[in-house]
Amino acid sequence: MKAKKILGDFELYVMLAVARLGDDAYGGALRREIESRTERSVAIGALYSTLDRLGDKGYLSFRVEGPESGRPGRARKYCRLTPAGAEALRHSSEMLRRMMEGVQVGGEPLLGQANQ
Amino acid sequence: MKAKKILGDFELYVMLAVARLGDDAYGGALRREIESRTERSVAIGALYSTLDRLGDKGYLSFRVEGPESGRPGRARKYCRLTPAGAEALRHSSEMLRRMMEGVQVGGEPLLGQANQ
DNA sequence: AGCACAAACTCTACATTGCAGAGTATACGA
DNA sequence: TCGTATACTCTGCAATGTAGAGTTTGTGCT
Repeated sequence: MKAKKILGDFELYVMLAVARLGDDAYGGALRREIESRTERSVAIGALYSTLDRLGDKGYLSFRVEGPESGRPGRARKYCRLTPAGAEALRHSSEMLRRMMEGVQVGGEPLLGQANQ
Repeated sequence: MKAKKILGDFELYVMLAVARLGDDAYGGALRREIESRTERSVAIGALYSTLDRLGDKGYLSFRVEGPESGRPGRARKYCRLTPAGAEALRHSSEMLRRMMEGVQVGGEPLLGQANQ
């Protein structure tokens, strides 16, 4: 069994948020994105240490950009998916889709009828 | 932010496999199910310690059933979702669906066109 | 009965990932 | 220059995931 590494649950959330936000993906925005879409609270430390780890794995790259407009505060560290990151994200999502596909819980399909 | 706890990645895989296998969900079958659907190898210890932890959280219940047919070996420990487990599974899946919905990676939608 | 074999679970140790919050840096505006 | 807002860093610890050797228990053969 070959066993490509699979993203942890929070790592996956972060990668998805980065993919969705595109050029606006930096700490605070990622946090708000995850908190608003899910009912999950995002600890500040969890977020940044996960970003670092994803960077170490080569899944994310960063560019630091000083306060552009009249915004207060220090520079933002924007991030984006690397090709390896995009691949890892696709792979994790696909494995998950395969596992969820057709599963029923208490007679109800787990995913909406549109999904498989 | 309320923050219901979310299942870890491997926990989610196990719960999904239990839901799918229904009355045939025991260690070996779960392992084969996960390994065959994904390309992820499942360590024996990972599986059983995860099952235990899910039991501790009240998400799974167990029944031990001695070798029924002419099968060799010791008794199997079958497991099934409790109501709390079913709820946790639905919740984790739904949060994931919300995060994945509409996300594009490299111009391609992450999920097939049928999905959202 | 005694033994090899197979299936299945248990146990222990450790690695990775996630959580929490205090701390530091930097910029704006009064 | 001081208070406030934004944003990232750091450190310690908790939870989850990995790995594989070990034990239990039944079958079937001799």
